[in-house]
Amino acid sequence: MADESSAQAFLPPRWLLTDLHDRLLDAYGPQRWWPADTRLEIIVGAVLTQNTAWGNVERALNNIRREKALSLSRLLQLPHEALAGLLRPAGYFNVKARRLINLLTAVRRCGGLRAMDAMETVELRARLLAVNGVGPETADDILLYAFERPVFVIDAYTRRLFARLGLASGDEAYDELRIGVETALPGEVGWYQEFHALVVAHGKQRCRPKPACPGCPILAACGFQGAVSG
DNA sequence: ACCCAGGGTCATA
DNA sequence: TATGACCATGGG
Repeated sequence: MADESSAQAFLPPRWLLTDLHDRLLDAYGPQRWWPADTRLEIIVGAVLTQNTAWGNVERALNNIRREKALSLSRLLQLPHEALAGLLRPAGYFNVKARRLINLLTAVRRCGGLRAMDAMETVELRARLLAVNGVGPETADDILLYAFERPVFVIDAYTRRLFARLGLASGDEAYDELRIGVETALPGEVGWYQEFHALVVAHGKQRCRPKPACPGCPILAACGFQGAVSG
């Protein structure tokens, strides 16, 4: 391989991932993500949940609904101060107001959600990533759940779980982890959706940074006893 | 009084 | 390329 930086070292075996998925499903039950009624709500929620507990995101979403502002045109009409005020409980409200307007402006420039449906996944991903305030996880949440594209989402919980299972070191580049899973199970949109949701359910409940998951049933079921640090 | 949350950008070396 | 600072509310 001529280019060292493009090496794809992370390639987990398919059976290991499906087994992990099934154990999580047994432990937490079906999640049926994304928890939203409309695609726009998914897009808004994806920005608001950046480094933020979901409960706080729901408060902000409720504020928007109360103002009947949960539409592309209404959100884009709001002055910064007004929007930031509605986003307040989600934290980082000034930053998120700006990022949300950036993203929704890009959606409008694309011709709306219907027009974006017709775009190739690679192109759509590039358009999302080009928005200031939309990083890989936010883009992939939107791609997987709003546009139902076969893109696997990597978040802090996924990274942590993979590391504790010994599948990864934890410091891999985002795309290395994403592509590794996508290569092991190509095109499994529904499976990606459920697996990511299950990983988050597990993470919220017990896959915290400290302590390193002592007695975790998922780790134990996979042959680990919680002795893995990280 | 801590630590943490379904990240991302920017300045600096 | 790789750190560190910054953004901010709310729950455990």
